[in-house]
Amino acid sequence: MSDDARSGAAGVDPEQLWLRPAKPRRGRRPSFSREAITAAAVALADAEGLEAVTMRRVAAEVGAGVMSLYSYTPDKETLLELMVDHVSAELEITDPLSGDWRADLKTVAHLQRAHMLRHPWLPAALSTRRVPGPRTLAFLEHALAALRPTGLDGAAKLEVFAQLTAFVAGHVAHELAQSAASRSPERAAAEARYLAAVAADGRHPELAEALSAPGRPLTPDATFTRFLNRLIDGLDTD
Amino acid sequence: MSDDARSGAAGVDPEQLWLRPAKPRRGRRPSFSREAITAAAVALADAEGLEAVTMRRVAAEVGAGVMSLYSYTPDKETLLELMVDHVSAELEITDPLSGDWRADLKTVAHLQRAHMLRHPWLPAALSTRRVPGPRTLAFLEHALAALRPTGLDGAAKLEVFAQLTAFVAGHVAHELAQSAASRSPERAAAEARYLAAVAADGRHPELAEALSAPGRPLTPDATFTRFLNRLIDGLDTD
DNA sequence: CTCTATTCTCGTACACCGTACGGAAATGAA
DNA sequence: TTCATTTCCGTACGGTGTACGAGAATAGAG
Repeated sequence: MSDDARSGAAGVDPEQLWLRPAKPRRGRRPSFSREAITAAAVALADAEGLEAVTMRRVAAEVGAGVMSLYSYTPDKETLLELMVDHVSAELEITDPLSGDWRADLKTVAHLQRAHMLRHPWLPAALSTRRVPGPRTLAFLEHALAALRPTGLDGAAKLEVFAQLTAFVAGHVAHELAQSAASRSPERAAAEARYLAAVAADGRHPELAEALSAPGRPLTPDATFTRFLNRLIDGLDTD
Repeated sequence: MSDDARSGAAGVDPEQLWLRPAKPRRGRRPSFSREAITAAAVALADAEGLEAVTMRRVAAEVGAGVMSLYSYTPDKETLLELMVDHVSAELEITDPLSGDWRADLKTVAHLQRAHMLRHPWLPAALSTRRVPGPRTLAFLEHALAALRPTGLDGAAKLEVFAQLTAFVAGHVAHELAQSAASRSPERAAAEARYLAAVAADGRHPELAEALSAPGRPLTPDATFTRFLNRLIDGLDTD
C-alpha cells in the first residue's frame, strides 16, 4: 500500500480477482459464498450508506465470523470492487441498438444515471479507479457497440465511455447531495440565510443578483437531460 | 448525524462556521490558529493524500495536542470544509473577462482543472456537498460574472457552474486514477493481460476490436480540452 | 481405516481512528 | 483578588481494518 494509496490506485490484481481458476477439491467446504457476502454488503450500502458497510456488519448479516470474510476477499477495498460489479448486473440491456449512436449513447447515460440513483453509494465507490469486472465489461461491450457507427478508434471509444461515466457520476453525486441537503429544511434555511448575508455585503453583486432573480426552479431530470444532450450532440467523429 | 450521513449531507452550519462574530476578549489567548491548522492539513493532504489527514497527524504537524484542534474546528468534517476553502484562494483571477462568455467559461474550467491537479484530493473532497466559504464564493462570483452575457436566470447560472465543477472534478478524478495506475508498470501490465484475456474469450468482440485497434494514445490535456469545448460550445441561452 | 495435506472458520489482539470528558492553565473584567 | 471564560490537552472509549494462529472439516494417499 506504500505509495499507491496517495492517488487512489487500485490495489487489486484483476487476474487474481476475476479469473480465479475454480477452487481445488481439497479442504473444508466453504460455508458462505462471495456472491452472498457481496449481496449482503450491497444491501447494507443501499439501506444505510457506504459507511455502514463494515466488515463486522457484513459478517453479522451473513452469519459469519468477521475473519471468515477474508477467505472470500483479500481486503475491504476488494469487497467494494465486488459490490460495484455485482450491481452492474442490473445494467443489462434489453433494447437493441437503434443505429443512431447519439441516441444510443444517451440511452446508455440514462441507464447509468438511474442505476446510480438506485445505488446512491455508486458515485463515491466509482471515484477511485476500478478494474472492470465481468458485468461491468458486459455493459462496456454494449457501449462500445453503440459507438461503432462513429468510426472512432479503440482508445477514443474507451475514452468517450470513461468520460461519459465520469460525467454521469459527477452529476448524480451533485444531484444526491442537493436533494439530501434540501431534505433537511433547517439546514437548507441556514444555508439560504448564510448566502443572503454574503450577498448583502456588497462585494458579491453577481451572487446577489443570481439569488434575487432565481428564475423557475430546475428539475434534476431536465437538467441532466439538457447537459447530456449538449455533451453528446457536441461530440463528433473527427 | 443520525440520518444525514446516508447521503453525505453537510453537517456543518455555515453561519456558525463562516460568519463568526469575532472572538470575545476574555479567556486564555489561542496558541494556534484555524489558518495554521488548515494549512498543515492541506500540506499533509498534498504530500500524502487525504487519508493521511488524521487529527493526530495534523496536531503533531502544528505542535498541538490532538484535542486542542477541537477549539478551532468542531469536527474533522468541518476541517475538510476549511481545507477546500483554504486552497480556493489559489483560484484568484488575474485576467479580466473577455466578454466572450464561452471563452471565459473555458478559462474557468481550465483554472479548476489545474487547481485540482495541484491538490489531487480535491475531487474526492468535493464529492460530498459543501457550503461555499468566502474564497470559494469569490471564485463563484467570477464565474457568475463570466455568465452574465448569457442572460440566463440566477438558478440556471448557478446550475451551469455546479455542473461544470462536477464535470471537471469527474474528469480529473479519472485522469488521476489513470495516471496513478500507469505509474505502477506491474499493475498496468496485469490489467492489460486481464483485459486481453477477456477480449480473447470471444464474448466481447467490441472490446477485442477496441484493444486491437487502439489508435494513437490520447494526452489528458487534449482529451479534457476536447470534451470541455464540446460541452461549452453546446451550451446555449434558450 | 489411518494419515496427511489442504482449506475454511473465527476468537483474540493490535494499531489506529474520531472525539467525549474534565481538570489544569491562562487571561480579562469586576 | 476573585471569578468567568477560554484554550490546552492527557486519558479513555467505542469504533475500524486486519494479522495471527489454533481448531475443524474435508479429500486423497497409503
